[in-house]
Amino acid sequence: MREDTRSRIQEVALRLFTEQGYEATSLREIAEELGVTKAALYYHFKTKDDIVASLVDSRLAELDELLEWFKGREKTTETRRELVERYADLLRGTRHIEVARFLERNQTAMRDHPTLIKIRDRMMDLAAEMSGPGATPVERISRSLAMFAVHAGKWLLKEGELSEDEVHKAALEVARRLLEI
Amino acid sequence: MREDTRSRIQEVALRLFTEQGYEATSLREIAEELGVTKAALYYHFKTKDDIVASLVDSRLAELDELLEWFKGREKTTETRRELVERYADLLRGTRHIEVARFLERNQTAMRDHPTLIKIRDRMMDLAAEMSGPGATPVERISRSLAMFAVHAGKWLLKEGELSEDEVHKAALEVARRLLEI
DNA sequence: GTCTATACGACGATAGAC
DNA sequence: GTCTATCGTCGTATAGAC
Repeated sequence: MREDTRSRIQEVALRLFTEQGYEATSLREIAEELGVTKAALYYHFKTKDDIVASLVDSRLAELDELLEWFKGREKTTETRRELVERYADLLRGTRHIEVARFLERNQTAMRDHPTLIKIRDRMMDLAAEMSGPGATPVERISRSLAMFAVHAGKWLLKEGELSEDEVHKAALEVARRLLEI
Repeated sequence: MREDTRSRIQEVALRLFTEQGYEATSLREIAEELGVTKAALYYHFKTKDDIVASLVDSRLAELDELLEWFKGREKTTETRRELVERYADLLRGTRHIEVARFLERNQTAMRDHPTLIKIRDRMMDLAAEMSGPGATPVERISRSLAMFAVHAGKWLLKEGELSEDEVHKAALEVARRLLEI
């Protein structure tokens, strides 16, 4: 019994960090919800940041994989579109949508977190890789914005206005057009 | 002498909040840089949040004005473009660029701040006002993204790659094309 | 190996003296 | 208008019970 305390901490922490923000969520809050003390958390994780690290590591691995795949391909409108579609699929993966949402909402609080910095670097690398050295500023911004459109759909529109599937399809369509500029 | 302590607090606080983040900046840090104690800050401002409120109030007023102007106009590609251009000009205003940058970087920390909530509402209202009830999801997302493109240029591109003016012009061009979808 | 009890310095905030 | 002193809570750390 209670051998899965570690994963229960991850689950509760991710939910509270996303709902209330990382800094606004205290370890006491997490511990109380689980019926243990703060100190128990420190047995399973070195620091508060370490709980985050355990959550975001898999997302970094996926981005590494995506970047590696794209580097080996020709850069055409077609492959750029495929990249954005793969990225969108990644965001819709079973567990990682919650992690992505947490990262979106806690960029500032996490700005010195090593894994977060790496994730941000991979995103920049992907954007840079889409445009060679000869690309115009308009092309660079359009292509970067195309990747971003997949994220943006979620919080640019009022809630309940459209279904999640409608937003997803429409955001991909906007991204596709941005890549054709 | 030192009758302008209030504005000096605002100046130092805005800089540190933007550079290090709101929660990562302590009142002790601000006070020490000014050569006073924490308690002195509490004479000029009720709370830490109150320092922020004094900074962002003028930006809310400008957004209110912009929304009011747009409401009274016909909704065409031409007026939507003019809206985005006015918004971009607003961002380039002498003092408000620093405040806009602070707000960009501290969304999560400020999520319960009354003025911040109002600013976010005005942005949503502007996005909604650009598309009537008959607009398609693709049109809605494109137009929202057009406003966002003006912000995005700054942190989508690697630093030093392009001048601030080049980024500004290219972002506006991308926005213009998004409005023509 | 899993957790509790207890304590540390720094934080935002307040009360009251000068 | 600015100070000292103090409050409760925070993240963090360790000693030791089971």
